[in-house]
Amino acid sequence: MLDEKKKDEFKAKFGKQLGKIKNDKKLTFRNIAKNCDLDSSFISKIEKGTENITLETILNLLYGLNVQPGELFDFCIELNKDDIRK
Amino acid sequence: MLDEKKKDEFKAKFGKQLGKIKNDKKLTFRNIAKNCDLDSSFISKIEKGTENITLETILNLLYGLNVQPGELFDFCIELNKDDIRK
DNA sequence: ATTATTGTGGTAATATAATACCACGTTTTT
DNA sequence: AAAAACGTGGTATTATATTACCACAATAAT
Repeated sequence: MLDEKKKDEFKAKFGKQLGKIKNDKKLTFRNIAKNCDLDSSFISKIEKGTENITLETILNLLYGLNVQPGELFDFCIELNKDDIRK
Repeated sequence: MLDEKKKDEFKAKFGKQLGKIKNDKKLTFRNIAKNCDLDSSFISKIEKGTENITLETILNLLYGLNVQPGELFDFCIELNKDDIRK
């Protein structure tokens, strides 16, 4: 149901959104890192879309970026059109 | 900077949001599970807030719930008021 | 022209997430 | 009243996320 491609796409979109916020706020990786106890190179990899991070790390990012969850996840994915649900 | 309490709160809020969507759509755990290749007991634990899930599992949930990322993360956290940033 | 900062890839060790079960008491349906 | 479906806690194994580094080329600031 969920192939590697879709997973990779999701991580890539998440990373892209992270990068967008980072650039909008004129932050650097080391800058964010200082505010959320994460290694800057790790954040760089997240932005690249190569990491499958957890909720706790997401929370760290929210603090580092100073944004709400909805802001970091403000992007769309493809959902099954044939999947009927209310 | 991020203590266990804040992490637990975040997971709890996420679980609550999952539960809200599940109830709104009148879905069951086994129901969601069938649509996203996850074990129903695992989803139950996520709703309880005891699991630190990854982006890939989040994607599974999005498919299982048939919602967009922003919908699942439509809740607020406390951010540092003294943390000045643009 | 020098210095400082930035993004980035690599890595080894440790911690922990994911998976796939079972079992059971409690509703809900039939 | 019987059967089916539900939420839920437990668990052992396997896979992988996290952490904390280093190093370096490219860019920006002094």
